[in-house]
Order: sequence, then structure tokens, then C-alpha cells
Amino acid sequence: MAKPSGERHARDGDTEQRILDAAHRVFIRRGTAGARMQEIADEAGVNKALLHYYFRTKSRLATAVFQRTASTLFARVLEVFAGGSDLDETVPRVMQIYMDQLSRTPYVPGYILSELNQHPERAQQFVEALHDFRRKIGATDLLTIVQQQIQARVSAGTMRPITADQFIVNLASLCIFPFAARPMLMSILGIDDAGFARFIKKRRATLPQFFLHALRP
Amino acid sequence: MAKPSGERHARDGDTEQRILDAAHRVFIRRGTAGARMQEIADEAGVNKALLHYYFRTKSRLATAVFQRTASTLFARVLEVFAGGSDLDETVPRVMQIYMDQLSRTPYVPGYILSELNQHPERAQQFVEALHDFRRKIGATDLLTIVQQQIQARVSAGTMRPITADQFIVNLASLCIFPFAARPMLMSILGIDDAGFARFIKKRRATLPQFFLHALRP
DNA sequence: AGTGCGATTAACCATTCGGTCAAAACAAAT
DNA sequence: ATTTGTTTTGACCGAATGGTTAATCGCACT
Repeated sequence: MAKPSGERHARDGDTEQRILDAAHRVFIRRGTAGARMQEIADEAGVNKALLHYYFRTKSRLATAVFQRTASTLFARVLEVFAGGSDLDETVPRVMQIYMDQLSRTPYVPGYILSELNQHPERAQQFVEALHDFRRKIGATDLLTIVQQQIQARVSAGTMRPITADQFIVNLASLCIFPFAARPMLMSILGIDDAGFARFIKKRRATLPQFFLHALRP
Repeated sequence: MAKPSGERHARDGDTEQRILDAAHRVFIRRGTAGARMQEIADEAGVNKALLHYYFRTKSRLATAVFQRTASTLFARVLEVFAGGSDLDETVPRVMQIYMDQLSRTPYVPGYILSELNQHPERAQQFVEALHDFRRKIGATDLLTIVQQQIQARVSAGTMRPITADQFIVNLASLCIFPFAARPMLMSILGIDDAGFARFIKKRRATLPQFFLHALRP
């Protein structure tokens, strides 16, 4: 019952964070089921018992890591969509900011998708985190925001109609998939890390046009 | 050393197949690392020792299942691309055939991506399976085929230029991602299995237009 | 100096898991 | 019916793994 909440002492900076960071790295490279508590402890430079001291079980540690990671996935996207009003402007911004973010954390999509496929229960947790963030920045539902911005352009006759569902899935697919399928693409296209980086750089520049052109009347 | 190759007897239909099928299902729902040999044995209705009799180790069993699954992923797509010549016709056919195939095996993309993220070595195996199949049907490299079909339309002035790389990744993203991210999408869009099926049905009908419009001059 | 208390560790435990083995079951051939 | 070679099984083993515990450490306060 000794939940470490009132951190009066702390021999080192912040152990809990170091553990979370280490767990994040190990979960990503081994998968949640393949990760070993000992490996996480080593990576954090800490005794294995400490992991249980802070997080009780492997399952809870996994939940904590997933939560932290998932909440960062769509945060920026939501912000940008809520910030702008014209798709001609928000789509390129979202795409570029998003691909920059994913370039910095290229393994996150694969991790999230794997985790969600093997533990669909976590999807609930995922969507709640998204809702919390949405309320925090005082925005409306993502689907509604996009729906309105689509409607605006459709009414103006500058865009073909499309449901917000398909719109968002198309956008997400084109941005996220290349990272989730990174090892496969690198092998099929015969490129290395540097080549992949170049591929993404070019994609960043051309994808917004591709997307917006697709919806011209 | 008793490799069961000359199958003279076989008490039951084909045990090896039943084991592979069972392993396929268990690997998909638990992930390779999370799967237990005992569970696979139970699912196949067979003693655990038999798994080792036929496949020696869990790792080899995993490789066999991955191989079998991966080889089916792009086979049809390659066939259709090699069969047609005009993108106006091949793209819709590929997309629709592909989404039909994925609808029948919706968990395959998630499995392949997870597996490939945690074992990038398998990418090699993956691309070799693809090459084998390509040679078998006597087709050229997928990239080259697509490159030529793009070039044809670009020269005719009916299409904006795009590299074959980006073309294929766009196509694959739009088709595969919704399945790989199925649990996430269901949660975000607030739909159930039936709703997802409807979503895909609609997508099947609208995606080819979206894609081809994106490349209009 | 001493005490209280959270943070940290080494040693340990019970279970699970992949893998092995020798015996049993079985079909085909003689 | 006996033999022969393959397939299938129950029982077993050692290592790895998640988790626990009792002792130690070190800071803060007196």
C-alpha cells in the first residue's frame, strides 16, 4: 500500500520517469508481451523490484506507458484542426506537423497499432485520453470540426463532398501508414534509414497537394 | 532427425495443416511473443509435443506461419497490376479486390506489421516471398510495372507525375491502414463490427475516385 | 547522534513455458 | 500374427519470468 505519491525524498532526479522512459523503449522494441521486466530494469539502471514498487505489475506498467504514448498521438493534430478554419490551410499544416512528429518518434505508430490489436480493451482508454485532451483545450469533437470545415468548402463549391469519417481515415492512413509499415517499405523499396528519411521528406512536400487535389470538384 | 517428409501414414487428414491453422489464429490474437505453445496445441486439438515434432521450435513455427501469411498479402495486387495496362482500370480493380481480400482476413495486416516491427529480419523473408511469386507468374518488378503505367498516362497528359514509390505507398496506405488500425478506428468513430463493415463497403466504392482524382492534371 | 520513513536492493519463491523423451498407438507390409 | 516405421501422447525437466520479502540505505528532521 506504499504508493509513492508524496515524494519527500528522492535519491535521484525522478526514478519513476526513468522507469517509464526505459519501459517505453523496451516495450517498443520487444512488444509488450515480449518485453522482460529485467530488461526494463537494466535499461533504467535500477533494481527489478523497483519496477514493482512503483507500478505493482507488468500489466499496470504497460498500461501507464500506453496511456502516456497514446495521448501524444493525436494531440497536435486536434490542436491544429481546432486552430484553423479553412481546409486549404489546415490540411497541409496538419500533414506536415504530423509527419515531423512521427519522424521524431517513428516507432510509435507500430507500437500503438500492435498493442491495440492484441488488447482491444485499450481502445477505450485511448479514446478517453483523446476526449480529455479535447476538453482541456476547449475544442469540439474532431469529427464535428472536420465536418464543418468540409461543409464550408463544399458549399462554396470548391470541394467535392466526402464524409468526415472517410476524410479523417484517408488523412491518417497517408500520414501514419508509412511509419507503421516502415520495415516492410524499407525492404520492398530497397532503402536504408537515410533513404527512408529522404522518402519522408519528399512525401512531406507532396502529400498535401495529392490530398487536396483528390477533393477538387 | 525424424523430419516428417515422406508422409506414408497419416492417421488424420493433415495434422501439419491443422497445426499451422491453429498457430495462425493464436499468433494473430496474442502476437507471436504472447502466444503459448500449449494454447496452439489445444486450438489444434493435439498434444503439445506434436508441435515440436513437426516444427522443432516455436521460432520455426512462427516463421512458417509468417511465411504462409505474408506470401498472400501482395500476391493478388501484383497479379492485377501485371494483368492490366491502364491505371484508370488497374487502380480501381486493385483497390476493390484488395479491400475484399482484407475484409475476409481483417487481422492479417495488424499481424504482419506487428511481426515486422519486432523482427525486422523477417522483412527479408517477406520480400523474397514476393520475388518468388513474381517470378512464378513471370511478371516484372512491381515498381517497374507501376512506373511504366504511370509514365504512359503522364506522357498522354492525363495524369500529374508522381514517383512509383509514392504512388504505391499511397495506394497501400489507403487500403491497408484502416484494417491495421481497425480497433482504434472503431473506437474513435464509435462503431461496431457491422458499422466497420459498412464503412469499408462505402470506402470500397469511393476510394478509387479519390485516388485517381488526386492525380488529375 | 539518533530516529523515522520513503527509496532501493539482493535474495528468494512459485509458476509458467519451451522443449525432451520414452513409451504407446497405429497403419501398412510380410 | 509379427514386424516395421511413423505418428501421437503423457510425463517430465531446466530455465526463465513475474512477483515478493526482508533487510539496507540515505535523507530530513529533532
